[in-house]
Amino acid sequence: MRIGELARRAGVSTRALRYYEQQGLLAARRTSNGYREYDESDVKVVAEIRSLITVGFTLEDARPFVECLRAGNDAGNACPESVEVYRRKLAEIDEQIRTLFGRRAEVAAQLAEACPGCALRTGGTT
Amino acid sequence: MRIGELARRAGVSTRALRYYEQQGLLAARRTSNGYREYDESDVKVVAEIRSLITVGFTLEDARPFVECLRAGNDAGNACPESVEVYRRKLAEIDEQIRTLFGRRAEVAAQLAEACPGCALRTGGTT
DNA sequence: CTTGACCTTGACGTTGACGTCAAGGCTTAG
DNA sequence: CTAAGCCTTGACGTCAACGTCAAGGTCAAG
Repeated sequence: MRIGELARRAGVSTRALRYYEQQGLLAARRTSNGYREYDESDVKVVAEIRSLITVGFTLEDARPFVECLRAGNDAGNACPESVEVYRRKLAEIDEQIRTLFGRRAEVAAQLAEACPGCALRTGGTT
Repeated sequence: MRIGELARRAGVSTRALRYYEQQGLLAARRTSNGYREYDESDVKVVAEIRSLITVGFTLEDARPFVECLRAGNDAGNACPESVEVYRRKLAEIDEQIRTLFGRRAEVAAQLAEACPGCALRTGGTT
């Protein structure tokens, strides 16, 4: 299939697909007229990328998963490198959550100080 | 005082101060040679901005606080507009926390699926 | 033959808060 | 006189993941 069909099937823009290729995450054969040609495995690759992106992974984070798929695995997370990214991401997320809780506490404290009683209407942590 | 001294006292770069001015958050008189001249109230303004930035506010978010200070108030959060920003920010933070928890759960589930037993070593929510 | 729907590469725009030159003016100490 | 240390404006660079033209090639249908 060509880029337009892959884009429709994967639910992304053609621009995104060319960008993935530029980043080395997607490879395409070329037909005689220069058009990119994709197959079913590419649909899987793009789906993997999108599903990782939606949980907050960067394209760099997705790279090991893509390489794992390319290596012939059924799932992109079947390789130790992918599992390692999962772990790193979990740690990052935990750190972000801690940071946000800290900020929340500070802002709530400031709000309480600036406007005693306001916090009651915020629907806070109760 | 001139921009260099304000920068040192507020712990920011001179570039940042010029940027704040460009954004309309900081005003400066000019001496005859064109140099910016600041006073103690500007130190307070910059301190207010920095303290808001460090809890995740944008410069736009900081604007009402600065205007509140300029209006003669002792604290930047003494105005209803500032309090409203606090509330909006609290809601934003809560939303981000919810999103992160959702992502954490999805990543943890993927990790568990890809590598049963791995989660045990993650130092999870326990 | 021409329209229209595809495709190509190239390159600038977006967002926030500055960092980092570049090129030059003012002031003071030596 | 000159170096040092301030200051000025202007303008491009950064980071991610594309969006959005621009200019043009390709191919099947009418």
